[in-house]
Amino acid sequence: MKFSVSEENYIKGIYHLQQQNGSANTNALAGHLQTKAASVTDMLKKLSAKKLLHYQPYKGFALTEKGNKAALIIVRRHRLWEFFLVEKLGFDWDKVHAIAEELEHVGGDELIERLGNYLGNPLTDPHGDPIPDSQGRMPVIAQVTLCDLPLNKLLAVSAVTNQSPEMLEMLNHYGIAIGSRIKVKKHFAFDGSLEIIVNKQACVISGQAAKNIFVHYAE
Amino acid sequence: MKFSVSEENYIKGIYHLQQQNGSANTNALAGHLQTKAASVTDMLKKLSAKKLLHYQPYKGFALTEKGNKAALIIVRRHRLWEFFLVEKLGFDWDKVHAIAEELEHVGGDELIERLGNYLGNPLTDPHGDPIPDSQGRMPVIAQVTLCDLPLNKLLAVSAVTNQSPEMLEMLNHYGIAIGSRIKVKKHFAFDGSLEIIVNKQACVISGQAAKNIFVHYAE
DNA sequence: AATTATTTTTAGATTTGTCTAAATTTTATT
DNA sequence: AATAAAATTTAGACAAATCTAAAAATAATT
Repeated sequence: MKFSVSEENYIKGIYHLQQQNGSANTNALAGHLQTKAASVTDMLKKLSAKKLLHYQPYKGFALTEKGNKAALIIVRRHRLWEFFLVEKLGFDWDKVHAIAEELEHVGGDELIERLGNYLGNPLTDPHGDPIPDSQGRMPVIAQVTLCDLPLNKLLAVSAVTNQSPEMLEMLNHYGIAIGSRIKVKKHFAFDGSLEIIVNKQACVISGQAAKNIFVHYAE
Repeated sequence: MKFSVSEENYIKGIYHLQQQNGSANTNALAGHLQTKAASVTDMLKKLSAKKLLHYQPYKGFALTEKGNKAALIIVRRHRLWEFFLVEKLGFDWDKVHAIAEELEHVGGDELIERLGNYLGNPLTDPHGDPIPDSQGRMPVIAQVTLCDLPLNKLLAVSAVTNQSPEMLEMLNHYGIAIGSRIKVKKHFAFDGSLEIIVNKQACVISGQAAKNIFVHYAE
């Protein structure tokens, strides 16, 4: 089934809110999509009529099986294009979101299948987020945060969940990106902050920041 | 200046009609864009207000300098994406038009500059059509048709101007594509038809078809 | 439990791009 | 030159997606 650009944006927005908070609501979705609550309600009715949403006025809504599948396909398109923009065109990984947001609505299945093959069907995008396969299945990737791991082992950053401008600015300042090599030198039990080594430089990051930095063993 | 998808399609449509026939008119443009004459008139007013068109009601219209520049930038985006789809994703050259039609409206200048560099800033697209540079300048490519060249020289197809489904079907049947090697064996003065060798097979094509097949010396 | 505050939905207007049908202008033909 | 034909434009309607302002339902507070 083929959806409008607007419908796809709502489907994806609902999906992300459900992932983040367990559920979505009208106001949060309006905030996420930079639109107004009334517009959201209109679209909820449309998506509900297309069986993409379970929706009961005033009570709430959630993606149906069909809606979830549709969302995963859109997420796949978005992340493959992000991969392309970074790996092939050389964009910085923190500047590709807006462009991928447009590219994700273009063309049909054949384009995305060919793009996936061309890129080697990567499992994660440049932010470290997993890329669903053509059936909408998410690859299972062990996600462990910096906090959870033993000291002095060589780790590589695989994902950053909080992608607020503030967070990205901080990461940029310390030179932390996907693939960066990190060693945890010390763990302060008092506030959860960590002393780490990145790019051969020692620095301290808060427990709050560390919770959003996912890593895997490197080398 | 940033234009809507619809505006860009009209600008490009006018450009192509002007190239093909020397000028464009309301009905022809409606046909070209698969829309109605009334819709065309509406858009002409909008483009005229944006100084992209010289437009006098009932008398006619033509792109301004500014409109022409805008058209060439859109043509550049279209043809670079076509090149990408064929060279990198392995699409057949006669199947990429519709997808490029969507991709050409995505993103801003940086995306296209990076795409161009990534592709090696090619001078022609997979149909052999020239690709304007980032300033909208068309590369000058010697365009000679099959009819104009001496017998028994090895030629390579560089472009096909008539891209109707019928023409493409015929080319496909004979196995003629951009880059195909051709030798002209005989030129019948009576009706302009040509006996040629393609893919080691002799065949005869009409003078009408030959006029739309551009070639350059090969090897 | 009653009242206030928040969230969500409805009703009606707006914008962009499109359409049909009728009116107007230009072009062609007798 | 008058009339018919073709091309173009206007007027008004429509669909998708949005908005504001007001109404309705739910949740929170006293």
